[in-house]
Amino acid sequence: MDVARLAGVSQKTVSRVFNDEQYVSADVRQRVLAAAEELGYRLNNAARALASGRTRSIGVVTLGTALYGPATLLMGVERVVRDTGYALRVVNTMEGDPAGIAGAVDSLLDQGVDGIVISEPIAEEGDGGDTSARLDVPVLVIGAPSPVTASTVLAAGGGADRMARAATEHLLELGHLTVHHLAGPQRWYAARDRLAGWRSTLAEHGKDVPPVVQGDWSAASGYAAGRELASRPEVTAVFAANDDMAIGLIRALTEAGRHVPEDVSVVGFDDIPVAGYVTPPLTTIRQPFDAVAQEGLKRLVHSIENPQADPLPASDPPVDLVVRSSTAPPPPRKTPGRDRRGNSPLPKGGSPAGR
Amino acid sequence: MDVARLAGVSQKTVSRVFNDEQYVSADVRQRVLAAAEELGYRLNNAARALASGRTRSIGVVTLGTALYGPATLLMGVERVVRDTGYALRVVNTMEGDPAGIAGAVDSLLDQGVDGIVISEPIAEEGDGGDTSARLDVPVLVIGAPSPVTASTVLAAGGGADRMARAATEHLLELGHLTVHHLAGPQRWYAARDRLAGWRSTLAEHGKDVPPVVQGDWSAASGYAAGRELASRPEVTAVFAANDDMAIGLIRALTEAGRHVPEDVSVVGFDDIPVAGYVTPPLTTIRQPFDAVAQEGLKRLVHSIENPQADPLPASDPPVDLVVRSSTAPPPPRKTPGRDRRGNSPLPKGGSPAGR
DNA sequence: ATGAAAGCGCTAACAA
DNA sequence: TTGTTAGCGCTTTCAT
Repeated sequence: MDVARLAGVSQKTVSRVFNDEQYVSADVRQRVLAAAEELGYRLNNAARALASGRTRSIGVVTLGTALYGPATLLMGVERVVRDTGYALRVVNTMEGDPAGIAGAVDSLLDQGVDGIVISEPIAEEGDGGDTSARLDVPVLVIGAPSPVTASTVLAAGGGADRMARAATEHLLELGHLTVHHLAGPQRWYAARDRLAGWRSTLAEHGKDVPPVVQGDWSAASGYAAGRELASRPEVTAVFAANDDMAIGLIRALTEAGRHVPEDVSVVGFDDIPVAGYVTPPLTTIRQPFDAVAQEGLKRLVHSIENPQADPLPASDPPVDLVVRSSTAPPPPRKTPGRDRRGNSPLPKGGSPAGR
Repeated sequence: MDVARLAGVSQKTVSRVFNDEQYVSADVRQRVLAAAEELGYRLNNAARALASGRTRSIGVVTLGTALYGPATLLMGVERVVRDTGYALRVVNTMEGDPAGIAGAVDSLLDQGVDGIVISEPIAEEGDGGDTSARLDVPVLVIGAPSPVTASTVLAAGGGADRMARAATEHLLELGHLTVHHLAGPQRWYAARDRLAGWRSTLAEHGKDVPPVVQGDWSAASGYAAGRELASRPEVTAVFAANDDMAIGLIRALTEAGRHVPEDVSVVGFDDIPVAGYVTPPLTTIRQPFDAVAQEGLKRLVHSIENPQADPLPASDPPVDLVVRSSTAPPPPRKTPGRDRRGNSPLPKGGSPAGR
């Protein structure tokens, strides 16, 4: 090593300096640093990984979409990863990807990572569960049961059912007889959890559980669902599994002459950045993506660095219902001789509570 | 190497098989593959990188935000990177990050990458230009002039000015006397380009160039700008630098009693997924993120693998104006004795042209 | 078409 | 506090 020669020390000492190990005199450290600076030296990561058996990087498997949830989660993960001193490798799974999550995990393993984050996985075709052979790196699964078998599997980002419950109860408390649900694609565990939370809440309150309408997360699918729901006069409250669908839904309802929230209340999910500014401003459930990413990664890194120790426990994320103007009490029942519109106490869409 | 022993060949032959080199008999290849399978062998990437000097990975520097543009671009990049056989390393720069882009690039270099993509950089504090010492890996800069000095610098995703021109001209053709601009933060080159395109278009058409209103990409900032613009009766057309701001803007105008598009026309930028479903459906410029990512990466990979050859040329992305219902001719000038509302040929907000 | 030897740049395990 | 010796698992170069 040139740096060692220039500084007049051994190679190992250079290594010590760059790894912030103890037992290096300030004097030597100075000389090494100076020599390195002069030579424009930087640690070779490949050699380091080869010799140490650790890559100091974490791999993330995401869906290859720019959906708000997964994208936000990814950013959150990156932010934390860097703070922990790890590097980030990213691989997408696209829906319909033949190799699927297993392939993505495999490619990460090929690249060499010390831990893996699987963000919002979806159930796969040959849904055997055991995706990859038992992994020997810890895995953090965000928002779903584990699709892999690994020595250490951590879960994070649960609580979708509780959030769905909050949305449903909000609508019920407003006086709606029941709540319809515009669900996300059921291959997504996130969609299943929201559906389950909605269904059980309705059941517990002794309400009808109306048939579920399916969307694919897109505003277009919400619009399609809205055209259908608009034709059913008994629909007065809908809980959509994400904000995009909620917006499409509202559009369709509005075009069909059913006003939101006067005739139909709508609750979304996610609190996308524009949720507070669409017309009407959307009541929705805010997801704590950053907190989830942060806590999950803290736990993952702990498991990487303390393979023997028990994994850190997960905590339940808070439920955050953001009430805006897309929800209101149901319209007065149509009874003969009473005007159906214009006399219900509507929240006036004031200044939106955006953030 | 165990695999070599099991297959009864040399280590080098195993290497040949796994690198798809020629001069390996089918027979030997079979045996090696079988042995590898049996042992659950996988190429060690660190060793490979160390020996070959190439990491087969590409680093991406993104802004640490979940903004639609950067997020979509990142997804597009990942998609292409995998196809090209490279792995992806990701680093964020957050606004206000002291190390900034230079720090991010540096960390990527530490990790070892064969090429770097800088996505939508912003101008930095000590804006000297030369961020990092001259890089010896090729760099692809998306959506801005190069903030680095490298042996090979590629640019992609230009044309924002032409897109801004299309937006502005659309409004002018509708009959508006001039067009206001709700700009993005000027540290972003993307925001500067849109502003420049708008300004030059107005100038060329001999129109007034009204004062620019600044936002920060968020719907909240669009809302704030909208409250201000709503009070100025001469404002009949606004070109917003992104869709989120456009939505916030429309919200504010609507609350102030200025109807969109009857009183004020608004054009956005990006075509976010919900753009076709908000009220009114947003006229906007669709950005070809996927195409930009794909072409840019193809060129970057070419430069990585053919260091001597000339870089591949860039092509201009198409301009894609999506006309929906947030734009219309200006309201009739207020002349005495003529009703100001209700007789202009408004496009009825029909089925939104979403996608 | 296959193999042998050397070495990429670092860290591990020990010595001194 | 510092140095020595191996060796991580691959590719390279040169033979065969």
